[in-house]
Formats: sequence, C-alpha cells, structure tokens
Amino acid sequence: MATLVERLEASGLRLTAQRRAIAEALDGTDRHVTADDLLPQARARIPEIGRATVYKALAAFVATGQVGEFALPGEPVRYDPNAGVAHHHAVCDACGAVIDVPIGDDLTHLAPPGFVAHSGDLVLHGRCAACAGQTS
Amino acid sequence: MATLVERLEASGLRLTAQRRAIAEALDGTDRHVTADDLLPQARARIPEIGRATVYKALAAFVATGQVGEFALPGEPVRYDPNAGVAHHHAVCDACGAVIDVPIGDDLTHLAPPGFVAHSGDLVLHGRCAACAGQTS
DNA sequence: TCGCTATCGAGACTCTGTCTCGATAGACTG
DNA sequence: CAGTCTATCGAGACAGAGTCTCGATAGCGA
Repeated sequence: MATLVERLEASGLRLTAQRRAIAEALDGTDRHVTADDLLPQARARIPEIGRATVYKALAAFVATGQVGEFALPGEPVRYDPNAGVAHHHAVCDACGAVIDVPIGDDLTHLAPPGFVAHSGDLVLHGRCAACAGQTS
Repeated sequence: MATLVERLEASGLRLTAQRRAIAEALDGTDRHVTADDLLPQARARIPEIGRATVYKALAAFVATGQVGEFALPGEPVRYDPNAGVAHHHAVCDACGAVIDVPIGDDLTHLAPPGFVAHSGDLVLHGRCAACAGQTS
C-alpha cells in the first residue's frame, strides 16, 4: 500500500506543504485521531499552520475517499488514514481503543428493500483483548 | 411493544412530568431526532422546560437501555426510541433520512480475535427507495 | 511573467452539549 | 399529614468542536 501522501497525490488533490504535513501526521499513526490531535503534530512540521487549515485539509482528504471519518456519540470525529482498504471498527468500552477489523462479509446485503447501499460501517462495542483479561 | 413511557417506568426510572413530556415527544416520532429537535416538542407540553433538562432526561433514558443514541460525523447525536428492539440503521446520502433496519444476523462474530463484543451497530450508506428512483 | 484560482491563517462565530447551583417536587417514614 | 431526604428541575454561564470570513499567498497553466 502506498503512503497516504502518494494516494492523495494520485487522486488529483493539490498537495500543498500544509496538506502534506497533515497527511504525514495522519499517516504516521495507527490510531484514529481527532482533528485537534493532528494540529500539534502538523505544527511540528510547519509551525504556522492554522486550525481551520487542518479541518479544511481533512475535509478535502475525506472527499477523495482516501481518508475515512467516523463518529462516536459524545466524542469528536475521528479520522482514519486507512480508508483505502474497507474495514470495520471495534471500540473498547473500557479503554476507548478503536481497533480496525478487516472486512469479512459484505454487509450491504442487509439493506432494507428498496434501499441501495454502497457501503456499510460496522462498529462493534465490547472489550479489547487487554481489557477483557482484567477482572475489573 | 409498550410505549416508551411505560418501558421507562418499568425500568425503575423516576418519571416526572418533564421526563414524561420528553419521552412522549421522542416516542411520537418514527424519525431519529436530535435533542434540540425535541426541545420545542417537549415545550408544547410543558412550556417552561429547559434545555439542560432535555439533555439530562435523554441521558437517563439512554442509561436504561430503552433509548439508543447514534452519531453521524458532523451531525448532532440522534436519539432512537426503538432501542428495546435491536436493529441497524440505513442513512440516505441524498435526503439524510435514517431508516431502521430489522436485525438479521448477529454481527458480533465479526469481532477480531480476543475482542469480546457485546453489540454491533451497523450503519449502511446509500440511497433510500424514494431517492434511488430519482435521476438526480 | 501574468493572472487565475485554490488554499492559507487568524480569529470571530455558531452550535452542541455540560456544569453549577439554588429551588422544587417525589417518595418514604412515622 | 408533616418532616425529611434526595433526585430532578430551570436558567444561564461555560466548554469544546467545527465553520466561516476575508485579505493574503502560493501553485499552476498560458
């Protein structure tokens, strides 16, 4: 898999220095980060980068389909650099970790009659391996 | 299926006039409404009801398990009076409608090794029957 | 090089949701 | 029924996430 920067470039997006810094910050983590998590990391590369720039860049990335966004009630939107590969998410109730789950079945067949589904996001809730092992 | 008010009562929640008004407003719609959608409807019953009261009541409802909440990126949290029955959601990209989908398979078996899943929320994206029929 | 256009940065602004705190209302006991 | 205890209420200040505006700047094609 190419880096996020390369994939964004290939999708025709104008890649400015700021967007490159944001994409590198996003790609450099295996986690699912929020926009405000990304700002200090992007500023480590370009100190004068603005908050609005991060939001605008992320919106542009999402529009290309190379970055995914997903929301949990009561939490800021998280961005996922791995959207090029379809996958689901498992959220640990105990520690809050968000784990990528390789997609198995295509779930769009679960759509109700008449509904034309092009994608399905599954979010599993439970306990991750580390938290399930604890007595608490 | 009993009404939401009855189910909340059965779950041991102290049902004040305000909570009853909010529960009736929530139950009286087949849609998936936001807290701020609910406020004017609750005020139609009890005019002096406050915004904080709506949020607090909804949080109490969710805690009983009789009301579900679900989030879409960039949108306020929506509340679902139908949480007593497990179901998924289909979101229309065109008109924004959120449609309940009766649950078919149990999806928790899709969890990765070591992850103990107790529930799975599937959100399908696509076009609802009305929008899919249109050329636009 | 010129000029068009997309992007940028700063910060004000909007919106959603939370918190505080004094007041009030339910529920329980005797 | 009165007293008391506690959960809930209402108002509004507050906090955090995200958007918008607008003048400035940087890419890019001609």
